[in-house]
Amino acid sequence: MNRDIFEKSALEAAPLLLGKLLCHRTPEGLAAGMIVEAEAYCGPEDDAAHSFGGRRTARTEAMFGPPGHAYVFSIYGMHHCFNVVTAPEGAPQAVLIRALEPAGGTPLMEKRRGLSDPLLLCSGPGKLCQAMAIGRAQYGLDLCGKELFLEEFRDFSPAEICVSPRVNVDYAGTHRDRLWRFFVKDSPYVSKVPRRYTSRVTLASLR
DNA sequence: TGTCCGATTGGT
DNA sequence: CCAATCGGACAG
Repeated sequence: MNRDIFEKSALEAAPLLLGKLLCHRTPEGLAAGMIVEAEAYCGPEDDAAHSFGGRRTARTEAMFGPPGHAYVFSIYGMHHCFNVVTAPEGAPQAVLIRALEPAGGTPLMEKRRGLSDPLLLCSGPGKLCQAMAIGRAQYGLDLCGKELFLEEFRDFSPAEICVSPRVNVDYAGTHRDRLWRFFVKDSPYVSKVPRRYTSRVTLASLR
C-alpha cells in the first residue's frame, strides 16, 4: 500500500483503514484479514493515548517515528495490541486495529488461537495479534515492507461505516466520549456491538 | 528497586 | 462481575 494514507492524522486514517487487508508473512505461512474495526489515538492532546502529554519512552518511541510503521504494545501481561503509526514524523498518533475478518491463512489462525469459530479468531485487539502472530518482534516494522504489511482490498462508503466511543478508555478525561472508534456496519467480525453508536457523521463533528 | 495498573480476554 | 499475569511507567 502507498504510504500517503499513513501520513494523514489518526482521525482521518482510521476510517480509511477499514477494508484494507492486514497481512503477516511468517515461516509458518501467510495470514491475512480485512480490517473491520479501528480506533484513533490522537497524540499529546488525547487523554486516552499512550503519547498523552508528549510522553516519549522506549514503549511509545515508534509513535514518534515516521508514519506507516507498527506500534505494538503488551497489556495485562498476556496480550498484545497492534497499531498503525500515522501522522508526520514527530506527531505521535496511531490507529489501534481492533478486529479483522479472516481472509487468508485461516487454518494457521485457528492453530494459533486454539479454536476454529471464524467469528472468534480476530474479534478483538488481543485476539487478532495472537491469530496473526504479532508481538514484540514486530515492533516498529515498516508496514510498506515484506513481512507485515497492508494491501488495498475493498472500500466502504460512509454509509457503511459507524462510529462509537472507544472501548475501555473510561479512565481518560475529556476525550473519553469522543466518537473515535470506527467499524463496518453490520459486520459480525467486530469485537463487540457497542451499546451506543451512530452512522458515521462528518469529520468536523467528531472533533 | 518497589509499587501500581492496564487501548484484554474468557469464564462466572 | 472478576481474576489472570507481567511489562512498562514512574516515584523514591
